[in-house]
Amino acid sequence: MIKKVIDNGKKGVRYNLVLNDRAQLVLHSIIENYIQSSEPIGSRTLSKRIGITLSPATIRNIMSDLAELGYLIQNHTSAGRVPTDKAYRFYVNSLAAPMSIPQQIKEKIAQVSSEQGSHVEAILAEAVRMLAELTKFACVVSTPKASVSRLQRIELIKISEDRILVILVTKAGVVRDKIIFTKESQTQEFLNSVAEFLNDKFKDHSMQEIREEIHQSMVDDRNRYHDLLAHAVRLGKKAFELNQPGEMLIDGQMNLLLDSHFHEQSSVRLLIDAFNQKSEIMKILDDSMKHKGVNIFIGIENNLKQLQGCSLITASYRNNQNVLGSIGVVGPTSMDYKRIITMVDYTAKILSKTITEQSYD
Amino acid sequence: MIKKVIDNGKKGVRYNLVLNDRAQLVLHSIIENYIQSSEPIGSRTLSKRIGITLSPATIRNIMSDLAELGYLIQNHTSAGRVPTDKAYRFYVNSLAAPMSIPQQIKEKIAQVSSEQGSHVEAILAEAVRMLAELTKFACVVSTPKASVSRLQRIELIKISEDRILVILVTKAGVVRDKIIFTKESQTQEFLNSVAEFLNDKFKDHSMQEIREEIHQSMVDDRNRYHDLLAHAVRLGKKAFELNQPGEMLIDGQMNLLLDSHFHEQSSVRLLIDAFNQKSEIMKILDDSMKHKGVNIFIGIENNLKQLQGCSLITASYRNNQNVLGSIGVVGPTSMDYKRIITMVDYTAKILSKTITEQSYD
DNA sequence: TATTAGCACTAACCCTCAATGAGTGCTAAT
DNA sequence: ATTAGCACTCATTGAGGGTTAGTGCTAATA
Repeated sequence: MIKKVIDNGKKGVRYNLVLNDRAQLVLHSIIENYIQSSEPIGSRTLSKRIGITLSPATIRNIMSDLAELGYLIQNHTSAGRVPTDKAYRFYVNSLAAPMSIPQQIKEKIAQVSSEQGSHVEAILAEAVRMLAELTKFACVVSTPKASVSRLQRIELIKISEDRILVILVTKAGVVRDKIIFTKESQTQEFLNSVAEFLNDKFKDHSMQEIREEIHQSMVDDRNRYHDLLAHAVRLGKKAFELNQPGEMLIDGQMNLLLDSHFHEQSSVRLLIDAFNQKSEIMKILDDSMKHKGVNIFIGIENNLKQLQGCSLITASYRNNQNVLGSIGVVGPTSMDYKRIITMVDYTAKILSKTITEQSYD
Repeated sequence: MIKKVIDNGKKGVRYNLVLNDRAQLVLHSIIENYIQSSEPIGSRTLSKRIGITLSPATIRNIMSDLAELGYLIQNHTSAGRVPTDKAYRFYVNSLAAPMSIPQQIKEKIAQVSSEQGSHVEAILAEAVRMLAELTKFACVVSTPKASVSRLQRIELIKISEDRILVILVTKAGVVRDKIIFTKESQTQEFLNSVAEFLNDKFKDHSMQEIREEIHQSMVDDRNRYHDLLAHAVRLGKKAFELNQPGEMLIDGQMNLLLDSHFHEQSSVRLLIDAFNQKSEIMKILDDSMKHKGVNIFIGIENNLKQLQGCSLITASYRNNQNVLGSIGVVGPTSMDYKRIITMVDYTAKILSKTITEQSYD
């Protein structure tokens, strides 16, 4: 019995003690049942379903203890007990090996890499879409940030007297374009020379480096008197200036609205708003890029308020060189963690593989 | 009374006769009330609310006739009558002048064009997002098809021994990129010459024309012996080959799910699926590009089954040269047509203006 | 002849009430 | 330490009844 264990300690620390095996088993069963059915299980049913023989009354005692320890919560006196975020955390921590993936799912995920000659964003869009379809939850993926990536090539295209279209291709396979304005009109030929110059000088440098080098050149007075150089530096500054914020792709928001867990609550609106704002969720994805493997945020563990009713599972993807971004699933805290974790993990791996193959290195 | 009118005709044609003024007024009132409140109106209430003095009994008679003519339908014996698609069609047709737009809304829509140096897809994304926010329904917009647009510039970028990144910039301001494969490896310098050649030859030609000219060149034997030319033609063929299908941007699908009209019905899922498939809705948008002004599809008038519970309002946008695409709103058949039509119309106009200004001509 | 008043009828809606059932908590027996 | 037994709680369900907004029909009326 847990009580025994608890009562051994001093009052101040009693709640930190570890659950004994039997209590763990009961908690485990309760959680798995709830994940499956979304309905609280009663002591009687559980007593029948659980492996070892335990009378309902005993189970009630254990459940009562678990509730006291913060693993279960009761909405109404006469209602069954439901796992708390703490319980899910316990559950997730106790999951040792990731579940093996059904061949069928493997094949489906493998489709992401099937289409030849797609560029990164297309691959990501495919991946996030597929993950949403498989999990039936909302999925997000952050696209590679330009700044960490290295330059493959820059092109300058004159589109009117005062506008130039800049196209940046990074080694990671991301194509970004934007328009910059100039005071003086330049010929396309001249722009070609400038682009050639920038390509020679900066190919394989990271965007961050390039910005610094350009900044250096600008302070350097000598360049002023060299026409091409001066222009190149000036245009280059503008071209590389905007730290393109990195995008985020979302799919399957609908799934949340159709999900019974969210259907009734008004919190979905907030959640949707959070998705639409993007920036906050981007931050979380960025953060989770720093950690290896799968990240799991359960309920209140999420720093973002709107996400505190959900769980978020993320994993980062990479090419040979860098960690590029991360992909994640947002679902109810009562999601099937085993399944979702496995899927996110596997998808991220396939994504890394595909993108590495398609990288321009 | 309608009956009078009806009874004048032969049995076979009686239902085609026009409603008299009073019946039209009643129908109009019923529809406007229903659009506002989403609740059927009773004869008593209507009698009080309607301009002219008519007793509830008279109104009941008229309503009964309108029901017989297919303008109203009764779900239950004791329930009020609800307008049919036919009624909305009548209503929309009777709307003469578009409603004037509140200054506030005008300003909001004008924001679409505010950001300098965005390219077309960004502008469209902005527009569809804003329209969804204003209407609180789902909005779609089709991006310009590359094929009708004329070439501004093509770039070829070597990204590995056997892959070339093709970037096409059209006069309409659309940037498209794709990867093509080659058997023989080429230097970037050579690709530059090829690109320059293609730019010289094809700038300002439409994609359609270019494809035809390339096809012509390939049949023409002479080119075989000219190395650059031969390569240019071969690469050009691949580069211009894929008729990039034109994308569709969607926003505000959520609004439909949150809308009370759809909330209960399972038909939303089908609708969402239709949005996800895109292709069918693209067809409709493409079709509606052919017609000038605002297109209105009410309920069963939609060819697409999944849309038959909704109404679709579209309008095309263009630059100086061509009609480029169309933007639309999907909402319940009981939407506020006056408002939505005006907004779609106005947004399309602003879109045309903005895109024309930003075109590269 | 067109309109209206009056009345019967319907069905949704809302409220209450009682029965049911799944669940807990507690205490005493094993 | 475990279990059996019992009292208690509360959500859910379904039946009954009153209320209300609506229709349809018929006869009176202008």
